[in-house]
Amino acid sequence: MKPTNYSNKLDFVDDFSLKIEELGHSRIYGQILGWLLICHPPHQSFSDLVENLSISKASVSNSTRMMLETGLIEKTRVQGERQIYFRIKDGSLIDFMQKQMAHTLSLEHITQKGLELLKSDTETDSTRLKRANAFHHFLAQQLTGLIEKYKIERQS
Amino acid sequence: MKPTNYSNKLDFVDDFSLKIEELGHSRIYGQILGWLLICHPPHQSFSDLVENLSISKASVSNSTRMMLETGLIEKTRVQGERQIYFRIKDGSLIDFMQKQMAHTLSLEHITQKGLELLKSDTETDSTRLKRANAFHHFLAQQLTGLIEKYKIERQS
DNA sequence: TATTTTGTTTAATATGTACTAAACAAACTT
DNA sequence: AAGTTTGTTTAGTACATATTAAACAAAATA
Repeated sequence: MKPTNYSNKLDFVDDFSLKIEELGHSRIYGQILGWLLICHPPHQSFSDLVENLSISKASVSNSTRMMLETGLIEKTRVQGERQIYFRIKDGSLIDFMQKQMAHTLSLEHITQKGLELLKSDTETDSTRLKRANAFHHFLAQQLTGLIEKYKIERQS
Repeated sequence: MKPTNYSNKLDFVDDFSLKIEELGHSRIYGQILGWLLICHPPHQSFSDLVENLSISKASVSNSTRMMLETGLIEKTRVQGERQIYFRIKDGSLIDFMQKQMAHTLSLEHITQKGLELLKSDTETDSTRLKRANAFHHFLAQQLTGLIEKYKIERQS
């Protein structure tokens, strides 16, 4: 059973970061992402992150670099200041879906090549591979639709 | 550029396992899974896996236990033999989608609770969190449809 | 009961990653 | 130029995971 409600922003950040960790990233990566979703103002400087999350400068440097590469966040500058600010990038969730689709396409491709190998192998039953291939083909196709659908839904 | 074609089953297994590793599992986990997709016969004993993949018994023991827990593979026995055989479990891909959905629902839930926290915080802009929440809500909803759709498509 | 087969657990190593503090670099201020 | 501020890189530690060989347990066979 999960706790019923968050009593402050860091509670949200903790819960969120644990989930992100479960999905394969580092805890700190999740903390920064979670914080950037709920902080005020929406843009945060390097030292804002260091102080609010009680983490080292190096961790901020590493995790933000990853997130910038992934396109999850972006840098901004504020008029007249020289500090860099980070904020959640608008549209990053669409990018995320597109990345999922890339993986799906890879797996479709790999299983397809596996099937071609089996053509010259009358002995081996290809049912399993055919199913896996059909699955990824199906997913890739449907994901394309989903992405479009979401883009539209998002506008409303 | 990926190699054009596989000249044998282990080529497929290598390629497949690298992708699986990229998706967050161990290399050996991917090797076993890939091998079980393309081997003959479709069921393989403990020592079949050890010998064909050149890995240790302990690795087979660990990785198969994980895959059994996840429901990706299952055990079988063959008439009159006492060895255990492993094979790809039919329907495991549907389980996989359902697991994805569980994650999506978690994130919808977490962001929802984050939004509730913000209700008593007039200062913070909740646009980011609202978007994230709407996204996961959308995904969860659509995934339900996808799963049903795939179940039907699979029958044909 | 003794022996073989089959699979699990343990112990040890290797490898990789997360994280930090401190050194460093770059750019702005004075 | 000298000193701040800001961010990156480096070096080191801690921690987790993957992998194996070998010890072990369980069950079938002889």
